[in-house]
Amino acid sequence: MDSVYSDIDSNSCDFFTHTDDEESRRGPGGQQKKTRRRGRARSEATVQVVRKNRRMKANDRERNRMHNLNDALDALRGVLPAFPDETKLTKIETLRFAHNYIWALSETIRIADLQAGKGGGGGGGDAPPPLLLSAPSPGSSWSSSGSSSSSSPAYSVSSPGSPGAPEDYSYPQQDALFGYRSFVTGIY
DNA sequence: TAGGCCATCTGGTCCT
DNA sequence: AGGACCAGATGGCCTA
Repeated sequence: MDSVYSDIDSNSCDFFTHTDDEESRRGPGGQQKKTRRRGRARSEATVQVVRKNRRMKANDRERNRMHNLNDALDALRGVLPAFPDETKLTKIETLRFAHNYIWALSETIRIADLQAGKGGGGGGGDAPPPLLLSAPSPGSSWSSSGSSSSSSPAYSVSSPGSPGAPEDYSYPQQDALFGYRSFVTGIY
């Protein structure tokens, strides 16, 4: 545990001010003495510099990697329905919302297929499929235990075949929010 | 002020 | 060997 701090003290604190001093100190050409080069004999300072450079490069890559991840998350936010309050979804909210949203869309398709097969151009066949944006119903239990890797979300939803309330098919009214974000993302 | 969210650093592990 | 990925730690910022 303490290794982190000892390393930070000795290394990372001067990460931002590090200017390869040790390397430049050697002067251009690095021709000091005619020391015989014994294979892989590196001075302590050189080892430190190499280690620092490697760390800095790794930090840079890690930063870029996280930026890419955030860009992808932003792109995902872009294709998800906007929230009424226009506040940016957090990372976990975005992922859960996307999960619910995909599930709701697939349910919509499934129901539409069901109705198309059943009606066959009959009376109610022209009704558009319901917009199931509110996948997890407020009363449903959302399990955040991560056991949602099954084919459907872990929470129990009101049966798509017999929707409980008409508001299940539309955006909830803002004043009716007990928390629209939590409602949609499943975070309570 | 506590708690949530986030960015960053860091060391370890796995992969190419 | 070097890069990608991951998880833990830490500090900053913001909000209730």
